Amino acid sequence: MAGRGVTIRDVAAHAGVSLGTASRVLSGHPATSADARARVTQAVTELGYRPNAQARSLRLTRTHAIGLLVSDVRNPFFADVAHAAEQAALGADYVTLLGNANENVEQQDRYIETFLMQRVDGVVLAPQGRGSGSLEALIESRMPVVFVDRTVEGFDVPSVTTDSRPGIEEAIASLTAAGHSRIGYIAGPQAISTGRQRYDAFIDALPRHGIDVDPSLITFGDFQEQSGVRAAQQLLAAPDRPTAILAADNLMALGALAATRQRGLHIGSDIEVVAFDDIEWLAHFDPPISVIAQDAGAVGRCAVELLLSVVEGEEPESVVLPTTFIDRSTRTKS
Amino acid sequence: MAGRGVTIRDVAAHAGVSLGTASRVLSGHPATSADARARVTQAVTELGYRPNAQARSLRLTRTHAIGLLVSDVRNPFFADVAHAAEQAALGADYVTLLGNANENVEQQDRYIETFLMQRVDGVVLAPQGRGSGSLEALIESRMPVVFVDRTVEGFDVPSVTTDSRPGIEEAIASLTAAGHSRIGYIAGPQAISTGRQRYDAFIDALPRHGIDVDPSLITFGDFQEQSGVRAAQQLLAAPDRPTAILAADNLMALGALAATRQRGLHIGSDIEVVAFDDIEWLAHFDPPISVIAQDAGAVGRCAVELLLSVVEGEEPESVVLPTTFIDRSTRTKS
DNA sequence: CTGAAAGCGCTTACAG
DNA sequence: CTGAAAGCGCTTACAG
Repeated sequence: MAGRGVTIRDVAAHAGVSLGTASRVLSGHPATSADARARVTQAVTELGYRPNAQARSLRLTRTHAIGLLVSDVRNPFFADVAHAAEQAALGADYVTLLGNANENVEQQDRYIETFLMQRVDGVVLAPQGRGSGSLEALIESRMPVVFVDRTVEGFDVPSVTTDSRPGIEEAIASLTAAGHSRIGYIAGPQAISTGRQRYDAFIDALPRHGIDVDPSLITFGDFQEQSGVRAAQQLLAAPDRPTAILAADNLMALGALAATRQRGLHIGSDIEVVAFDDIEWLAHFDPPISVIAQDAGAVGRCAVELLLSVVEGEEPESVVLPTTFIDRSTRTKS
Repeated sequence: MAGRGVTIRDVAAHAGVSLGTASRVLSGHPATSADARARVTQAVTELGYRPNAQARSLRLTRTHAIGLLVSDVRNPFFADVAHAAEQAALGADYVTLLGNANENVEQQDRYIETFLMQRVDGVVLAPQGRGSGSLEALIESRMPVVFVDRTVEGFDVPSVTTDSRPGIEEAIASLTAAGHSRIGYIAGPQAISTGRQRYDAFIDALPRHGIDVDPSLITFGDFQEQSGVRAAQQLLAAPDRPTAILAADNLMALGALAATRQRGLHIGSDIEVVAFDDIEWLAHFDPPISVIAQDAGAVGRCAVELLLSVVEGEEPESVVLPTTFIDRSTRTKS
């Protein structure tokens, strides 16, 4: 039997009951007779009936769908977030609409409009910045929203973020303990909250370990790989080049690794590279790459939990998850 | 203004026209007066009206949504596919519902049911195997479906796959030319079409390059990392261990790399590892890892193109994209 | 416990 | 060119 095309009306007719009764047994309403339940249930299987979610949504003004707007699922961090969010949504019987903004404000705006028109029950969003008004429109529409990974100033929206400070602190502590005093930094865009926070954490950590901040050791990228390549090239070309480089996300770290190798330098012996995000691949480099880890899966799960609580009318507190430094350096520990 | 909650009825009232007229100007119907267009357009912006996609879908029995069911977006191959598919869908004004089956037939079935109830216009699916009837139900429902990456026997469904033979052939040619005669293989599950095809291609290629098939050099995994670790351990523990290992997907290759390092062996000098899928990270290993590459982005884009043509009532041919061997070995080429 | 009816927000023949 | 009306497939008070 078709499945599509068969409506609850067909089920009712087949079962010899009214439309309302069919609907009630389908929704598990208590006021149904055993007889009605049996006949409707049988009709459903015989006809291969599948309720039309669109019709139900229209009636209930509840779609049981969430929008998930990330930068780019090809970034392993967001892939983890997306996977966890999708699984959490599935567990709560929600479907997930996926949008990639590609670090691009126009695409972000486009998806916000789309999610609004789709009447999703809420959206989990890694904001690209303010956008051109769509973000405001989203908030003003009273659509439940949770920010993930990043926040945007001026928006009173619950968020799930990560506190980069402990991880960066530990990383600097570890590097200085190992004798590094010239530590290069590839910062993220300062228009993005994580870019700013990590930069600040880096700047703050240095003096605490007896290192003066040297502006020539700080470069700025855009969280994309190519900018990591360029930034690392610049750092490595300096006469007094750093002995360690810390990159503010995994893509720029990847770029830095490429630039390092391209220059004929070897990790571990010639230079140390510390990446952001515990991407599995980094653990299997030879030698393995130390990282500042955040639990991307927890971030995604938590964002959906928060979102669903907002959907239920609650006003959850924002969540800040920790970061930790995972030292994989092969140098003998002091 | 709210945006949600304002209906076309409000717009019509605000513009002083009938509901039908408002709808016509919104849909760009030619039979509208300039006056009506102006007033409705203004009402729309003044009220912040956004059409309700659910209501429109119900009316049009067309949702402008596609379902995308992959194994796991955390697998870089599927992340690429998902990103490309989503962008292609967006370009055609479709939204993408994301499902991760996690190489798990029950979750696949669950999502198939969900997509059916959501009345998506079509689904792009990397099948996990036959499933417990849901796949049949999907096809029988006459829902447009396109398989990606894998196919399932007995289903006459257009697909976008990759031909592993040329890539594997080139890899074996390259390895044998470099003097390797003991080449280990970590095969994928033989219940999955790609697992079978790659296995066959490997078996067929060896004799062509003067190598006898040695069953002790062939191990089977499940396309997941852990199975790659185990398989590689087994291969490497043999008294007469292989000098090169080829893994049938990127996750098992990752596992093999881990096992190799764990055993204290070094890529390039002690052993050669060839991975499937041109994961960016592999290019930045030191030394870089040779791969059999498939264009995952093209796979995703193409799948959506095919799907939309099916939605339009066409009967497109399946597409087979090529694979190529990317030799990154540091040995001096002969 | 059950049926008839209203209504969720749209689109589109049908008259005029 | 425009309005009134039917209907997409459901759910849920409202009577009975």
